[in-house]
Amino acid sequence: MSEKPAKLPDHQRVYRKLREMILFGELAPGQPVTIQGLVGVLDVGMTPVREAIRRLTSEGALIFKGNRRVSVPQPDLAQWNEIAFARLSIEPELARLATKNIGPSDLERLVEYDDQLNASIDRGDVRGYLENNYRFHAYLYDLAGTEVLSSIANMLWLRAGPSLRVVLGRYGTANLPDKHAEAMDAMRSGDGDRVAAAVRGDIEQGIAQVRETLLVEKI
Amino acid sequence: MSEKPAKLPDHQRVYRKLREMILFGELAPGQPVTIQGLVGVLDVGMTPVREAIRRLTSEGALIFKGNRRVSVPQPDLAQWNEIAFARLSIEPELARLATKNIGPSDLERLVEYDDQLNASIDRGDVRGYLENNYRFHAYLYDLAGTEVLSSIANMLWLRAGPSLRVVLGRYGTANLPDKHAEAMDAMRSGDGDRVAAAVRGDIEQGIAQVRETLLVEKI
DNA sequence: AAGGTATTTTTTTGATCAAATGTCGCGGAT
DNA sequence: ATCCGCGACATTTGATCAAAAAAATACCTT
Repeated sequence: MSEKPAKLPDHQRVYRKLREMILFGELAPGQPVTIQGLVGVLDVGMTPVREAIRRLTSEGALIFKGNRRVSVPQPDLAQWNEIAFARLSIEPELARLATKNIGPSDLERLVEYDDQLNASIDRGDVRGYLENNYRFHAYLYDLAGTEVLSSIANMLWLRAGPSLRVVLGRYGTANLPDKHAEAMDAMRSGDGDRVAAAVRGDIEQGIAQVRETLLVEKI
Repeated sequence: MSEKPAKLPDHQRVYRKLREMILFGELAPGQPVTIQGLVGVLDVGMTPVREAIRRLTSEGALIFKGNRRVSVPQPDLAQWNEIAFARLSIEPELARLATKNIGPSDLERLVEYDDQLNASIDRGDVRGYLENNYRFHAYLYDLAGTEVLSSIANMLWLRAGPSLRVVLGRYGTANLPDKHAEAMDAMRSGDGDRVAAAVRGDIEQGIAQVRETLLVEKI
């Protein structure tokens, strides 16, 4: 009880932990999630676990499977298109709004995330790629200072994460044209529209990759 | 214990109950919500109440106030504009998608809701207006068969509900041009674009009403 | 007699509660 | 105005009960 200066309620810790597990593919689509299983793994009572699961469920990161079981959802093509539509409606706008709030230190931070992202790609490290890609976008959207839109975007990332993980894990992180560089270039000139466009391109790229896979098989 | 054929877990019952209370203005913006208070009112243990509150919180229908207290949020103008942007991005599209799935019995149902809505207006019954307006939209969006987009729309309604309630409660339900009639007319001819446009107009109307109030004062 | 199906038993998991614990805020005393 | 203690409330746990899945057993059909 000495290495944790931050005192956070258990249910929040569990929520964040689970959230990351989903976001970065530690839980595969279709995989069942049980309360008592997590109680064993995370070493907390069941109430905090219950709450975390409930919360994730209401965010669409988990779904009720049949009669009281929850699992990581497995979007089909139609659902993936919904996610795509929503993301493309919200995220470029977030990027545009964020642009005017980007300070030098923020840009530095974004560059750092992007560097780590590229390092992950070179290493073929899918988890690292997903993590840094998420950080990049999350940090940017956060700068928009828009609570409502950001929470929607976060929800959508939770839904998109597992599928992305599967596809990238299979086909590797290579051949991903780097739209982040373009976005950051536009940030430097404060051109919100261009930032939005770059982000849109970035998103479309990931979406297309999953979509092509879904056209052929269930993942 | 015989008049309840449906056996629903407590936490879901509580969730729905609370949800309705927020959606239809039984809880005013800014009003604090305590676990133990609800335990007394709803006659259940605190675990189900906790979960319901947690769920609503993650949907933005409630917010953490200060240090561990939750209350009904009170959007300022900036947040209201976010809600507006998101709703206008999502809901017309939902309406468009729904159009091709509307059968005769569905249309009948929508007409019924709209009739009750108009009756509520004539009666000056704000709660009834909100309830039937919600039913109308929810039923329509449900026909789109799009789980992801519908859940976002629901989230947004939860955020918009309390503010709408305040404004309508103050200025009455009069002078609301009926965009529903136009929407239903378009449905009959199967014109998705026109349905979408009508719904957009309907939403814009409600949004504007709140926005004008927020320009002047905090509600 | 073998295979598969129905039935029961066992085990796993979820739902709820009541009590123990800790924390924060408020109000009175200095 | 500041400090301290009281009370209200949130948080967490562990126990208990209920429900469902999984496993084991028995039964029937061919």
